[in-house]
Amino acid sequence: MHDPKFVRENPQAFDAALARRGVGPLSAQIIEIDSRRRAILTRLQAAQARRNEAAKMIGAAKGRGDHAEAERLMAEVGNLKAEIQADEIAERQVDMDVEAALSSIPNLPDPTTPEGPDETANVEVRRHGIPRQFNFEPRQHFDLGEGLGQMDFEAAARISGARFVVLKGMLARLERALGNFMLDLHTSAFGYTEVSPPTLVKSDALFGTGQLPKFEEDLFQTTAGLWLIPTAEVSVTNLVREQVLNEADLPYRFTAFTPCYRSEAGSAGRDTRGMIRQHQFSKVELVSITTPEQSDAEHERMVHAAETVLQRLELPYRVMLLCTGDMGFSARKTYDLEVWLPGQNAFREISSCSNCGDFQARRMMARSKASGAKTPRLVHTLNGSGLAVGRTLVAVMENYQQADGSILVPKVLQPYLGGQEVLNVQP
RNA sequence: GGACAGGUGGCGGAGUGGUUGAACGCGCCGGUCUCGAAAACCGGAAUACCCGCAAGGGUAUCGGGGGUUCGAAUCCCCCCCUGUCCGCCA
Repeated sequence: MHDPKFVRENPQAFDAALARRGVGPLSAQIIEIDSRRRAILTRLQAAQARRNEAAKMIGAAKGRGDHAEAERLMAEVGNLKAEIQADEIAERQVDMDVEAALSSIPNLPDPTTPEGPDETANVEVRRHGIPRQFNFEPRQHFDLGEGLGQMDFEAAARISGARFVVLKGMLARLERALGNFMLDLHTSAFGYTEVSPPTLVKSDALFGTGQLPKFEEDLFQTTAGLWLIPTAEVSVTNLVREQVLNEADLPYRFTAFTPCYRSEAGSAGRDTRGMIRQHQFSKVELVSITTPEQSDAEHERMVHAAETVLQRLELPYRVMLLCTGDMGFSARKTYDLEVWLPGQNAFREISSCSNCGDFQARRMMARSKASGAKTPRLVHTLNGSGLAVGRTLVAVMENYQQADGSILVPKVLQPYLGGQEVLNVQP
């Protein structure tokens, strides 16, 4: 969400930044609605001031027993009532107009975010690890998983339909191991606090992080009106909504291992086989709450934390700086981590780390206050996957596969799998 | 789900129609004292928005939303949440 005052004072900068995202100029329209709102508000408040003054005089008159004067004033101020009520209605309407105009505009890109129309304009920042050479044709994860008898898409389809999977045996345990490994790493090496948040949330929470009102079609909503989270970013970032935090306590760093639910409404036909794109997947999320001064450094730190997961798993990856056209709604700067998948012979997104600046904070009313400061200010929020567990499982399987279809267990995961070094066909 | 009881400032807690934006206590900030600190004492301090170059002025906010009234933290209606008991239940 944008600050109407900022738009009013920097219309050309605002439109120029939007243009970098391929959005046409909107400042004139916003300023028009905002000035209409302020005009109504000024008029309403003047009427309320007159009414309050008269009401006080009535009280004083009654207090000294001057009923004639009280009657006279009451008749006089009675006329203000209709005027005030009409302006109150007008004000409510124009407030909604302002919110409608502002709530669907994406965040302004950071100056360091490259400009471009789509993912082809993303910039590769660095690579890590060398893809392994296979002396056989590497298979995709779903072939491997079905071959192991531990990945069942047909059973999932009978239960839940397309885009679900049932993991069994050691693959189910591997998913749990990955989640535990990531949580352990982030909490012990990077100072994140583990949280176990609700995965059903109110509309307000989704508005706060920017999924609503614009992206309703990507979400599952329950008949009770609650929504399934598409990412733990929603629950965890909203931990600080409507709070004034002590600035000395920042940054807050949270990590959570949760299921995520996405309708994948716009992706029919894409990644239809396998676990890459599911309605439900698990993910370890990283969320940081910082001061404006800290957020850029915290962003780099978060990417490093996510990269460390891949490094410890010894999976090759590259870091991409997303361009304006490929970046999410709430982000002003985003790094994606793309892991190498030998079965697909391609890099695939496995993490996305975004600095949202004060964009989400304004929607959530999340603020902080320094000990000497007079007024609170908006915090900065950052979120990143650390990592998408389902896709990490895919990456481990494809990168660690052997010619006979078995999977070697990465060293760091072996303690989580009872010391087991290989995943074989299970009876 | 049922029955009660509640939701007031950072926290605790007064306040049932007219200078109550809100007593009092704690906490917080500044100062005095001190070598320094503690204690004590003095003083300060809500948030958002609007008007204004500014000084300053104004409006709203006592869970949320409506309503009654010249005037609502106080009265009425709806909703949400919390606590206790009962029922149910992982």
